[in-house]
Amino acid sequence: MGTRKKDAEISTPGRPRNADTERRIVQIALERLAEEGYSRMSLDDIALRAGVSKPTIYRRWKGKADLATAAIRTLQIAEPPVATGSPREDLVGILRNFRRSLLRPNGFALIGTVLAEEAHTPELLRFFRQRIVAPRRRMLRVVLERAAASGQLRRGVDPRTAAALLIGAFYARYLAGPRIPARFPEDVVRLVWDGIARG
Amino acid sequence: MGTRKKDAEISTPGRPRNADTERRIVQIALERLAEEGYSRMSLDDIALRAGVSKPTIYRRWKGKADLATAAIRTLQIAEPPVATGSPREDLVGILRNFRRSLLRPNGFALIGTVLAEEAHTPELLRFFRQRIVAPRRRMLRVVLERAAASGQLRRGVDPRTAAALLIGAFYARYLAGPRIPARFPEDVVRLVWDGIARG
Amino acid sequence: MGTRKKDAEISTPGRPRNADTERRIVQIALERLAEEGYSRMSLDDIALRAGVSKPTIYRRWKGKADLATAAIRTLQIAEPPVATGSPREDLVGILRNFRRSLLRPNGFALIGTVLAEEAHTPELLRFFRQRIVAPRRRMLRVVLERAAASGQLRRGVDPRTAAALLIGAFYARYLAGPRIPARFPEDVVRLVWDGIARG
Amino acid sequence: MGTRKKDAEISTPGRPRNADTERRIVQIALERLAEEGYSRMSLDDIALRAGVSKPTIYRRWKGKADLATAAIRTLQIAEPPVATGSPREDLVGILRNFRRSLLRPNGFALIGTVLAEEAHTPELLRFFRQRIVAPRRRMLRVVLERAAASGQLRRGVDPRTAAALLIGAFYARYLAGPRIPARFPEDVVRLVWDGIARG
DNA sequence: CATGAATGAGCTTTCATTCAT
DNA sequence: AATGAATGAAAGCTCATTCAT
Repeated sequence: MGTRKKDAEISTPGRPRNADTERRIVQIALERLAEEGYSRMSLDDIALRAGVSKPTIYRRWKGKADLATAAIRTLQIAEPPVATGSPREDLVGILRNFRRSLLRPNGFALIGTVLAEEAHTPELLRFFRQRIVAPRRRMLRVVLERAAASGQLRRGVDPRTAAALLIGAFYARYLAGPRIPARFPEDVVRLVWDGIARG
Repeated sequence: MGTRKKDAEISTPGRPRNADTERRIVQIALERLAEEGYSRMSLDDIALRAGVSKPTIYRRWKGKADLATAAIRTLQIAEPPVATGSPREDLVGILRNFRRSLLRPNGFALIGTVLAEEAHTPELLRFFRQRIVAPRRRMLRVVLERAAASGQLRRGVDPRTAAALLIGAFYARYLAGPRIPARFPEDVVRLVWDGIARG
Repeated sequence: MGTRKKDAEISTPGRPRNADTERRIVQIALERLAEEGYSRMSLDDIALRAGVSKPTIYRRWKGKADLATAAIRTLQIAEPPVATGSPREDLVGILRNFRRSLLRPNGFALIGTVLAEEAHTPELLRFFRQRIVAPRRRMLRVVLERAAASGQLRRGVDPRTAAALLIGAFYARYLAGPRIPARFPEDVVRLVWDGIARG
Repeated sequence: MGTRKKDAEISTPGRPRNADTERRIVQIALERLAEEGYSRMSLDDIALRAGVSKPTIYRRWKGKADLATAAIRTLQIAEPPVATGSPREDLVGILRNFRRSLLRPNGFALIGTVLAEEAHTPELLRFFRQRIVAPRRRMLRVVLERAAASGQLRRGVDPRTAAALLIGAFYARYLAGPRIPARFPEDVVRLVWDGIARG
């Protein structure tokens, strides 16, 4: 137990794969995807940077699109949903994570390329939705539903719309200008929580 | 001026034919940019579709990036801010327009390519912000400030954050899944207006 | 022997499984050679279809050319020379067989690739001549010489030239157009037999 | 008059094409086609040998197949049909020409590649038939029909079958072995003319 | 000023062959 | 003796850009 998982003992026939080649390729692919965008990302370049030949890539993935989606698939929402007891604090915590991940180098460029390629390579957006967007929304929904259950939410609040507000604010903020202030998560949560209308 | 229709054949009679060529090229470029994304957009293709030669393009713009930014620069928020008297209705009106423009074919792809190219062609995002994002935010801010002035808003509400919420919800919705329901503008405004917390 | 069917499962019981593998590879290679031509024929593809790995092929043959020649070497003129008593009938019989074999799928493509590769892979043509062309010519020559011996042939008729006429007509016919009519063998034999000049 | 043909005076717009680039490319393509076969023939190589860049080729032809067929289309049966008065002599003359063209370097390889590619690039065979095979057959047919008209041919002789005999003999001869003797044309004509049967 | 011609660099993909178990 | 992994070299094709009329 521990790091060992499947087929550790039984040696498969044939020359074994260089263990972390796969990881390295995917990681570089993800980096190039974010940095260059899908259509500029080149398998030549990835092979060079990964120190492998191109057929080594083609043995593992069916082509460029397959590698790119594999790269996106590795993206994971690492952090488990926080649970401080206070829904507001929970939401702020999730959004702080979100902000951090967005501000990673080329964080938005990755989202951009996924949207830009929808017509040509729809898998990218599909996997992005599954792996990145959906988990985050799920986390938010859990918090919101818990708040609703404990009577802290107004009746009739749709958790999905609320999640869209909370997350979307960051996209809109970035599209308005490159900075997303550190206090933005709090600001957003406060506004959504309280509403803008004079009580 | 401002609201004038394009292809104004009535105006100055001796108008050199070139102006139209220029407009046609830019329009096709914009279409290709949205449909194919920046790096797939090809000057060969644009020249072919516009019925001109490539040097004709290069005589007017410095290169691909220059043409693309020129194309984005033409994008305009056409509709004037509505003013129904009710801020909520005004917000809903603006967001309905927004939704319509987003759901145009490849509306999101254009946003995507602009983000995806930030590292290589930052002008795209710059002009997109100036021409598309900023005007819409300005419209929202005007409505919100008017509401604040007439005492309908809670104190301390930052109009910029509120605008981010309202607009961002649409991005987040699309990233979660391709549908943006027709009633989404109302839902968003209601939630932002009232907040989610139990009064 | 000679007419024995292939896949003779009855023979030596302890027969190593390898012999069959070998036959399968060669047979698939021949099929691909005829269908794709030599340079398009791919060992990757053959290995895949034969269910073996590429080194398994390289262990048995030195390379692509070697496998291709081995494949051609297996081609055999199966049918024994007919002997109806009438030389004309015998010739027609041989040519009918010939026509049938030519009209097999990709029959001409195989001849073509063998000719096309003469500069790069002369073994192909060499083995083709030995295994395919020569036996057929031998059959014709036997019939012609028997006819000569029984006084049915004009003096001075060179059996080799006559064989070239009989066989070549089919190549020329195909090069002129894809159809080779069923009565072509009779037509050819009649013409060669009688000559074209007014007696 | 003389070398000038069409549009010599009226200058077309744009940079004029380098006059004999086209000829050079086609000629090299034909040479490579015969020497390497279609699938080995490479546009990279042709561009290099012709001293042009690849787009220069692609501007003129749609792709590899298009260039190859263009190359074949340039092949012409140069010599006009001879007319010595004696049909036999005429036939021998045509076949002597034929023999010479076949024995050009890689003459048979070109035929081979055209046959080998039938499944993948049927245009090659189509144009080969039109440009090479058909004209030669036409020449033979003319001679044969003239002979028939002057009563020198047996009744019922099909000129097409006779042409197939005369031409095909050379293919068969080459497939039997690389040499085609200089006197082969005479031998073939004599045999076809007189027939093999004892009068 | 508009054109068609030309270019160098780049792309994704495939192949015959060898390596390391 | 068999496997799957790895490779260097090439192929066909396209692009942004410049040249020469």
